Amino acid sequence: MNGKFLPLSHMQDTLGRMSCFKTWRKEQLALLASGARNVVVEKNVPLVRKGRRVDSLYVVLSGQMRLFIPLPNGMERVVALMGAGDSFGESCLVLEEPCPYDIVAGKKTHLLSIDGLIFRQELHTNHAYAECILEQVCRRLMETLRDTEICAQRLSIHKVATFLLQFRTGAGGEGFEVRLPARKRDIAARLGISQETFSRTLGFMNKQGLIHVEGGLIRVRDAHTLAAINATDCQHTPAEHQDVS
Amino acid sequence: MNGKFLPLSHMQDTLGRMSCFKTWRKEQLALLASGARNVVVEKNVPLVRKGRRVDSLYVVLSGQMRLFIPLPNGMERVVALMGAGDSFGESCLVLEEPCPYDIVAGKKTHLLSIDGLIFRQELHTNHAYAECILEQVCRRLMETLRDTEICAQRLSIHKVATFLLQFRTGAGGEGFEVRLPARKRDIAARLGISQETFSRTLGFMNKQGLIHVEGGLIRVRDAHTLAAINATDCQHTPAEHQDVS
DNA sequence: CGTGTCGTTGAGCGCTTTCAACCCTGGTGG
DNA sequence: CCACCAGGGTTGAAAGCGCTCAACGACACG
Repeated sequence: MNGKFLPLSHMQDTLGRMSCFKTWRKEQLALLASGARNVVVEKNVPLVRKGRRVDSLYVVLSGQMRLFIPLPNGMERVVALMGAGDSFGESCLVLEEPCPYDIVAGKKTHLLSIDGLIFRQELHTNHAYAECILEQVCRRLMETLRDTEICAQRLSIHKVATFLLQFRTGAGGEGFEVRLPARKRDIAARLGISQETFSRTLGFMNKQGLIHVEGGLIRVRDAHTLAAINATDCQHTPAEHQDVS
Repeated sequence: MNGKFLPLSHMQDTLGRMSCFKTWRKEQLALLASGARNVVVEKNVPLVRKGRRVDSLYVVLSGQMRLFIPLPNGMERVVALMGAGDSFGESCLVLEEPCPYDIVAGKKTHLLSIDGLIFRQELHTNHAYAECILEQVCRRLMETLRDTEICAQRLSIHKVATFLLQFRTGAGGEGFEVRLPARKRDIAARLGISQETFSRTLGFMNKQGLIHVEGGLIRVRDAHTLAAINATDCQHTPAEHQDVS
């Protein structure tokens, strides 16, 4: 976790491009940037551990951070994957509560670290900023609830189907493409299944003609057919997951 | 869902007692109350269905509302249980997104329904209110993440242990009491297990001397022993759940 | 005393996990 | 140029935990 100071102008540029800071005046950005540090986290290095205090707001410049809950058996339950432009730490700072998950770099990642005191002060002063953060936290809540819905499914097919349907473009039954936003093992951990089961389920759906798997790119043939899977009470022979015809 | 108009003064009193409205001036409360309706929902009657628009903010006066995600097999994944003084609908109104869960009355429930437009307007005008709602949404997010942690556990005994430890008073290893906030089947649905498994797991922990079950009242003997359960890699014989010595 | 709700207990099945080996790709250095 | 290695992903076989369905018991209520 190397702290390095970069030119303020560059930071202001970076921040100015983010939705939450679009409406900010120049002097506000300067104030914010004055409390910001540039942080580099190497792959698999933890930034914050579960239960520890969070002292600042983080913005991802490049790379990917993995937010996950560590499980007793050494596995992880991935809560979120943060890419360039995403920020995290807001809710912990607002409530002054310890971090409910581990935060580790999935690969070498550049972050902007904004001092928590300045964040809270700005929240209290700048109404537009508060509204923006409120929206952001609401979005995080909705995402978490979508994950909850996925993980609540009991069959892995239902989980994967629900997961894929999140990327559906139109409301119709057309096909669409999904590029997995992370390693398959991390996606599996987000769905609450093992990577083996994820691989098997994808293979099964592929064999059934529901989807076409090509590495990290998945083409869904028909959205309706996929949606019908978790609506109906599972007509397919369950054992087919492992059996090879 | 009967709409009935009550005296404004009574509503103002009710609202004034809630934390979010403590700082409000009288005329603000009057404005809010003018857009509020008193709603009664009978037991097992749905208020909002998953995917439908939410048009107002709801405050529970008495009774209990159950927020849950319906599952393919007819089961429910309980997301939250709202009692007197709780409010819900904020995040949907802020984002203008459809409701991500079903909302049904667990028993006959009295609600205050505050018009969504007035809510949003007040949010945009009243900075203190926006801050308060932000805190509330952050708390909801944290609660949801705690539920995520529980449901991520693989073994039911880990789920129940983690659930019970949420009610721990001190950080030490003393015992403490837990009064279940709802029917056992709803608690089970919140933990992501069937009511049968919940019953069996409680019975198992009872027999082991870890806890003492007395209807909806659970006495935890020692917090440390309970915490040690999901830390260690499950030394107890798994079959003991069902076997009776 | 019948009825409905809630909770408990029992037996069997099945999906997922676990552990294992194997394949594939990309990077590296001799 | 090729052998070697590491990381990620796939496939196989066995075992376990929770679900399902069913019956029973406790309790409140009319």
